[in-house]
Amino acid sequence: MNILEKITNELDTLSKSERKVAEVILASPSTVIHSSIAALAKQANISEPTVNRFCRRLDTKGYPDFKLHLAQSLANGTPYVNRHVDENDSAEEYTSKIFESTMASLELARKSLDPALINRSVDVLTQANKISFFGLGASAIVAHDAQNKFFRFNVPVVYFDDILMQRMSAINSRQGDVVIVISHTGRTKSLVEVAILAKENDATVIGITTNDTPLAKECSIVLSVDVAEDTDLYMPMSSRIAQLALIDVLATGFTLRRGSKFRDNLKKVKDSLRSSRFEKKD
Amino acid sequence: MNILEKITNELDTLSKSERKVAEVILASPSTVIHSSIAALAKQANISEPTVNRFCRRLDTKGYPDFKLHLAQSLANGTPYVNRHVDENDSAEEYTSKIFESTMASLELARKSLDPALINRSVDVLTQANKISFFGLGASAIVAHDAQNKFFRFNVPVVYFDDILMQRMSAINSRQGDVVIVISHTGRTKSLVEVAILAKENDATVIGITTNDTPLAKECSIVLSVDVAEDTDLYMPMSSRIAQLALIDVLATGFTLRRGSKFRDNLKKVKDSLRSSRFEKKD
DNA sequence: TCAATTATGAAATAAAATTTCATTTTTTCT
DNA sequence: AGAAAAAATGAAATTTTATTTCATAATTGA
Repeated sequence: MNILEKITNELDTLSKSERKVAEVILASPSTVIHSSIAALAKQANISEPTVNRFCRRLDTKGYPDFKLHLAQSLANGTPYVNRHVDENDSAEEYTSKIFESTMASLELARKSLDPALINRSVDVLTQANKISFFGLGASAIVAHDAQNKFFRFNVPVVYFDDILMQRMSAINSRQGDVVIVISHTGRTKSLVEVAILAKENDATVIGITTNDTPLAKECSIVLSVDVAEDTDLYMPMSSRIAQLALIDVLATGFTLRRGSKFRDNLKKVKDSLRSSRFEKKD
Repeated sequence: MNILEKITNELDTLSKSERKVAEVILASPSTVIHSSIAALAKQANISEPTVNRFCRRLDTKGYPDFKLHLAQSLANGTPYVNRHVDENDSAEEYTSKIFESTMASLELARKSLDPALINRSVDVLTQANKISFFGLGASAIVAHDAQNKFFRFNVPVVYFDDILMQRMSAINSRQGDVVIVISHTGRTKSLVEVAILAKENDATVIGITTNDTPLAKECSIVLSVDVAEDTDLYMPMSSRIAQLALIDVLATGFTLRRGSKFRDNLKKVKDSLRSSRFEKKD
């Protein structure tokens, strides 16, 4: 817990002298982390042992330990908490808020992912005869990106952001094919139907979606990507970024599974782009 | 700056004994913040003054001050250091590494963005007659996503990931049009040409790219998105995510500039999707 | 009011960090 | 290669900082 909050909370359980210490600290915590116990005592007009007792009352081992806690509380100056953009925010403010929210979502997403399921997904993908990525709206972009990545691996991979094409493709799928269905809400009817069709045709269906949704129920493997509640207000924002990070994870898992020779091949794909670029002069 | 990164960076400027200290710290930073200088010296099999010199070389005032810095670096839960994925990483390990790298890149990108330029870009966008987003490869996805967002604002917006379409569109642009060109490297020849064409036809060209690149030189406004060097190894990863976050920022700036009535309209767009979804039973 | 409890600080002690300086190791130059 | 110079290192001394002890003062409750 943040020690500054703790000080505030326990303010009334403290003795008179200890409270003086607390006040000095709260007034300027950043000064305190660079002060010795003697300096702080003098500042608060009390003795050094009192400072020490104050520290122990806050469940720290002593003054140096207290300073450590204090330093940590201050480090979280910008905690990656979801902060709402406000009507009157400056460019700097809303920029910071959006980046921080995005980072917070990534943190959350990472925690919600089950490595065992990622492992199984990578298994399935490396053995696939054909890989299809389906998404609509913002998730279409994720599917598109996934195709862009997996295409480099020299495996048959398609992506569709069109309902009819998705349906046709799903109907034509067979054992050994992997269909990855992407939807944050997991409630888009036509995508759920596509998942069902693919499953009926013996494809392995991996869902990049939220747990316990209609879509999740139809998938062989569900890679659940939780993101903070309040970010995607009018437009999908954090969710698609977390999904993209997951695509990176799957692609990385894929290359690792395929071994080092395979990675040489990737380098070739990358090098093949060189002539289309202006040289970098270092 | 994160002191753990700093240690990693300066590892080769350190002496042999100092490096031993560094290794012990990097191996278990959370242990170190509770160790005395004597304990750490013993752990690293070197003398106390060496630890002290190590601390000073990292521009801290001494060991206690160093510990303070270390504590702050650790405060953010996970040190957002760029960690390379390793051949033998488990699914859990590479997942963590990728998410952390992505977060680190977002942090970096945020710092590299100039709010004044964002503000100007939003200005220009809100007054645009037509907005075009151009990108190729991984940046095409970003352009696609941008279209998906700006389309909701009921402004004429197009996106092209095809060189010829981009050229034709650029040639047809005129005063009052805004062309957003997206390229991480800023060295893709055909995109640079498109930027030149658009500029010659009096469009305002906003570049989402790296500073001091051929593309950047041709843009009216450069939104420079720095990301960590070593993440995008064989495929674009962090760069495109940072770009997407920037698109979110621009879109948010746009809606804020347009006022609250405008945001009601966004809600309508969102609500219009409802019938295509399965109901959420709360 | 006065014993009991609690709070406080002076001084002593202990712990930790830093400095000094002699020794060792490494580098540079001939 | 070998000597001189420079840099690195650690033992010991010193200084700084934190903690404990204990006597005194303030506060509380009957």
